[in-house]
Amino acid sequence: MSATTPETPTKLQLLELLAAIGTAQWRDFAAAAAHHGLTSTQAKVLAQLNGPLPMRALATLLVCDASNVTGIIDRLEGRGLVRREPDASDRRVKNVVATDEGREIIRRVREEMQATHGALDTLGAEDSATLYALLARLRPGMEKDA
Amino acid sequence: MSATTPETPTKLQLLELLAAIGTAQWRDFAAAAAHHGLTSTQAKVLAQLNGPLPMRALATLLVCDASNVTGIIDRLEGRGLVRREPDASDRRVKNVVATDEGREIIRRVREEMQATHGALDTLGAEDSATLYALLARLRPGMEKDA
DNA sequence: TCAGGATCCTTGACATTATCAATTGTTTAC
DNA sequence: GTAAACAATTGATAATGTCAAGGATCCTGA
Repeated sequence: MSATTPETPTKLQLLELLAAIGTAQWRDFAAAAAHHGLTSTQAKVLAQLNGPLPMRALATLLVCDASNVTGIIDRLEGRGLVRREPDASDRRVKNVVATDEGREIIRRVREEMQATHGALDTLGAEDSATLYALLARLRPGMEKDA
Repeated sequence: MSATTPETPTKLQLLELLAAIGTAQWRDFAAAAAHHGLTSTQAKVLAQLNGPLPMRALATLLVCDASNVTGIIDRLEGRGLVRREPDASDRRVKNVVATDEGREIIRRVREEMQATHGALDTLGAEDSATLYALLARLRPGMEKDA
C-alpha cells in the first residue's frame, strides 16, 4: 500500500489530479494571454472560435449570460480580432468569426504556454500516444451537457 | 495514416485535447459552483485552500493583482466561508483559511461535477491507473513557475 | 543601529466581466 | 395568423480585474 503511487487510484485522487492539471494549464494560458494584451476571457473566446459560432453558443460555452457575450465581442471586434456575420438561415443569429489577426494572436498565445509545452515534452512518443488515447475517451463524456 | 486515432499524436493535437478537457472540466466546475451561489472565482479560491495561504500566494495562483484578492476574500469572509489569520512569523502576512462551512461547500461542489464524474466512470481500474500515472508525471512540470 | 529598500496588504479610481429584467426582431408551433 | 419561443441587445448593478499610492513590517548593509 504505497501512499505515493497507488496501484489503483481513488476516483477522488484522479479527480484531484485532473483538476490540478487543469488549473496549472489555465495559469499558463492566462499568463500568456496577458503578454499579448488579452484578458483571460477574451483569450478564452478566441480559443473557442475554430469556426463561426452564434453568440448564444458562446454564452453556453462560457457558462455565462448571453448579454455578457455582447460586450466581450464588442471589445474584441473593436480590436479587429473578431467579426460578426449574419447567419444564412436564421436572421436572429449573429455568427462570430475570428479574423486573421485574431487567429494569429491566439496561435501565439498557445505557442507561449511554456509550462505546458515543457511538461508535454517530457513524455515520449509512446506515452504521448497512450495519454492521447485515454483523454480522447474521456472527452465526449466531459462535453456531453455543454 | 488514420485521421481519427493517430498512432503518434502531434504535440499540437495533444495540447488541443488537453485544453479541451480542461475547458470542459471548468464548465462543469463553474456550473456546480453556481448551484451553490458561488461565483467561479470564489469557488476557485476555496478549491485552493487546502491549508492556510497568504493573500499574496493566492494572487499568484489566480494570476491576478494582489489588490483583487482583498475584495474576493472580503466577500468570502462576509459569508463565513473563509477566515483571515495573522501569520506567526511575519506580521505583514495574513493567512487565509477555509472555515468548516467553506470546506463543506466546496466538497459539495466537487461532488456535483457530474460530467467529470461520469467521464471518469467510463474508465476501468487499469486505465485509471495508467492515466493517473501519466498525469502525475506531467504535473510537476506544469506547476513549475507558479 | 538604523536608514533605505523590499515585501505584504489595503485603499481608491477605473475598466472588464458577470447577473438580471426588459425590448426588439425573428422564427416556430399550433 | 396569432401566440409562444428564441436570439441578441440595452440598461442597471454587482463582482472581478488592473494600476498607482500608502501604511505597516521585514531585511540588509553601512
